[in-house]
Amino acid sequence: MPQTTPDTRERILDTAEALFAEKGLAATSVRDIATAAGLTPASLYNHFEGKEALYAAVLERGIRPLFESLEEAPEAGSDELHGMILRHAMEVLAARPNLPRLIYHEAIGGGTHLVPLLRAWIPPIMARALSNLKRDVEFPFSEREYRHFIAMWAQLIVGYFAVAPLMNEFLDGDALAPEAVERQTRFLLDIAHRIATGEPLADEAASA
Amino acid sequence: MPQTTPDTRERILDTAEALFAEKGLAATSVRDIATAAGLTPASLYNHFEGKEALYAAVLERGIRPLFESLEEAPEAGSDELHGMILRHAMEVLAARPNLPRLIYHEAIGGGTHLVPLLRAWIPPIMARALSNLKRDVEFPFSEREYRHFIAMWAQLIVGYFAVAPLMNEFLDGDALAPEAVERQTRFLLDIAHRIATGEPLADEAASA
Amino acid sequence: MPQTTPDTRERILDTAEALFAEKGLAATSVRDIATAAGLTPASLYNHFEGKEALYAAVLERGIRPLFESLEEAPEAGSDELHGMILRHAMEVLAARPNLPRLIYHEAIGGGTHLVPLLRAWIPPIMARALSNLKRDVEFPFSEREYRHFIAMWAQLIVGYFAVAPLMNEFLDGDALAPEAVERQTRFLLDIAHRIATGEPLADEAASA
Amino acid sequence: MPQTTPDTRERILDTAEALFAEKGLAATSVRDIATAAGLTPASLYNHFEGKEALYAAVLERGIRPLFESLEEAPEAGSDELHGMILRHAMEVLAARPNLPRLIYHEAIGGGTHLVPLLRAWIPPIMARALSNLKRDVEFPFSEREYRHFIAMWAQLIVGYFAVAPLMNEFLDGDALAPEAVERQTRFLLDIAHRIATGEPLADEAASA
DNA sequence: GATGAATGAGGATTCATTCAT
DNA sequence: AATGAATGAATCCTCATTCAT
Repeated sequence: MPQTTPDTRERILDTAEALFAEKGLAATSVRDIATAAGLTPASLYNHFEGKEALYAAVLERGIRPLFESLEEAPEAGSDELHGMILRHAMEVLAARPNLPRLIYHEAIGGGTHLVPLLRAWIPPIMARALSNLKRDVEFPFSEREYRHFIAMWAQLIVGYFAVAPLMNEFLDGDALAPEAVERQTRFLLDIAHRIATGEPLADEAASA
Repeated sequence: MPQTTPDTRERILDTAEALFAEKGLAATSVRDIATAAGLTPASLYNHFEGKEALYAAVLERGIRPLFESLEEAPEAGSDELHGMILRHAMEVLAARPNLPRLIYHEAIGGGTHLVPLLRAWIPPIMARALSNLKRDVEFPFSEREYRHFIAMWAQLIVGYFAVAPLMNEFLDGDALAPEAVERQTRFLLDIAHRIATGEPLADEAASA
Repeated sequence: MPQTTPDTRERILDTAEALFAEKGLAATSVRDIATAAGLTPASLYNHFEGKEALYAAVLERGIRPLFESLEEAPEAGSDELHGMILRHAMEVLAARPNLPRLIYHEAIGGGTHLVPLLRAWIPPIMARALSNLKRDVEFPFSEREYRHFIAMWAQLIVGYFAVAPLMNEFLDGDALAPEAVERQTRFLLDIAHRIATGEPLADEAASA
Repeated sequence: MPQTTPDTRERILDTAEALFAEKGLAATSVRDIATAAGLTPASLYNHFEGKEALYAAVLERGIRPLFESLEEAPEAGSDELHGMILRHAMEVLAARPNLPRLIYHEAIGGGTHLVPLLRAWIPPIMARALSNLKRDVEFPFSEREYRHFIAMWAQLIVGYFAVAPLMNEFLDGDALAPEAVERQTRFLLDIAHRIATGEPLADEAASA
């Protein structure tokens, strides 16, 4: 009777995602989530086994499409294509700004919940990225350095959204505003191009 | 009197810093801290007004010397000097790896406690960095782009330590181990050099 | 329709009897019973009005045939016949070992649910037993002592099954195993005979 | 400030003992205990780690002196002395009528908490009792039968108090009333005497 | 300074039960 | 007859904090 919404489970996941992203697992109470989803705490337990299970489901639901969309990225890799991947990633994350914060909450602690999920996704992506990079990027990186290289991009892309409130202080304005995101995207494309070629990116190339 | 440790207050701050860094404010209980410091929760209240006050003290004690030691970095700025600043920052943070995590915990959640502190420090540092960069870096960045540039370096340096547990998955080894930190330092120096000059860094330049 | 089992109601009663006997009313949840019976808690309410009603039904269903089968015991009473009654009782209880535990759970707690049921059965049985005993047992017991005498046998017979888990510690083996039950039966027959005659029971008399 | 009573811990144990004895572990709530002891539930946790620990402490505190007082019983064993032990046991239990119920609550379930305690006490007592009996009782019991014999007496003595509400129905009056207890004691002494000698107990032997 | 004991508020979770489907 | 979803009440327990000693 209470809600016309058919899918309560999805509503709970949405609510929980937002709260977990903002405050982390420990600081978010089941009551907060339930209430925000228009439910009694007791009712929430009809949909999830408990707080931890809900958290795991939120993480899983968020991470899977994130990596799936990365997997869909074009196979081969000229400098231009790398740019497309970067832009793609920025767009995906800008559309789901909770994910970076969820990931970073986990990352700072031991990542108990996240690491198992990542273990399934990172190695293949890493492998493909490494093989692409080795083919395309024209400087001699050791295997180890390539790993630092990829980690750097992960940091720059995901981290930008995760620590947006801190970014505000540096950028002097709302880092999540579309213009700021676009500016950051172009900036990163430029940096990538400079690293690869030593030349700044031509203006028209950046505006995809 | 029971403890040989000279200053109980300092011991509490140390303990709290480690726990807050690992688990965040909400997930760390006063009892956890007190017990780990060899005290009763009640005793802790002889030294701090409460949990929030303790947290604020931890932040203050950590952030102030962090920025002070960053200020000590050499003033002027050839490319070489920028390298020295970067290396200096890496060393300072490697010595106090809790701070990046504290900062990032705050940053993700909105930074209620942190931002006021940072507001005092970031602008002057930003100003100096901007003036240095504008003088030295030989590509035409707008003011805004310079800000993104500095934010990028803050992210790469602070973020590396903050998300070290997740870095492990990418780097395949302990990201906080001295060799890994040194590798990351050299890697960043190389990247900085490539961005500035388009050329990789000569090997001898990277070593300490 | 989904189950081959003919009567769901009966299945619930069986399950509930076992669980109530093991853990008592309070410690047994409706969910436990329903799940163990292959149902949803909600479904259980199609068969019983609630937990208390189910408990009452279990008690009623267990107690009635118990006393009925005790009533079937031979009427008259030489010493031999008393032995037959005792053996009969042991066999009846060994076949439904949940009942003694149900009864004792109730008995310890005050017997709110049980006593009303017993009030209907005990007095007539008591009366018959008293009249039999007075006729047969050859020592002068007062009415009151006869009552203690009967209570003693009730205790020894019903109690043996009720506290079987503890009996294990005394008897050094599974008190509910058929051999142990048979041993206890013979032991009680011997005791009864000794009390009545002062002589041990001849061996052949004890065997079935 | 709230209570002048110095020993809150003891007060909690008393309260808990009464409630656990009446309703069992599951049916007794921490709130019930705390409130009845004049405390907040939270305060109770300053004295006991949790409900289970409190329960264990109640059991331990109750069982230990029970067995200790049994151990103090006179060593040697004429028929008269057995009677003294029996009378002693009845007096001890009549004075602490919660213990039998606690024990039986445990006994009916698996005795998870009780059995470990009993394992430490029963074997030596059993050994001593066996050696006494073998010396004194003049009928040939096998080791196994002796065990049944001892278990029988444990049942008759402890069980009488444990299932007192049920006894009421048989004895037609309050089974815990001093006169009823005294009557049961004499009755058991008589039974013991009859089993051992074939003769009823002389009246004066039963008193005192 | 340190602590044992007390507590109100709130934490997650379970419970028996209801009701629309 | 069966069930998924909802819920108020109660479960055990933890939390930050206070205060007399």
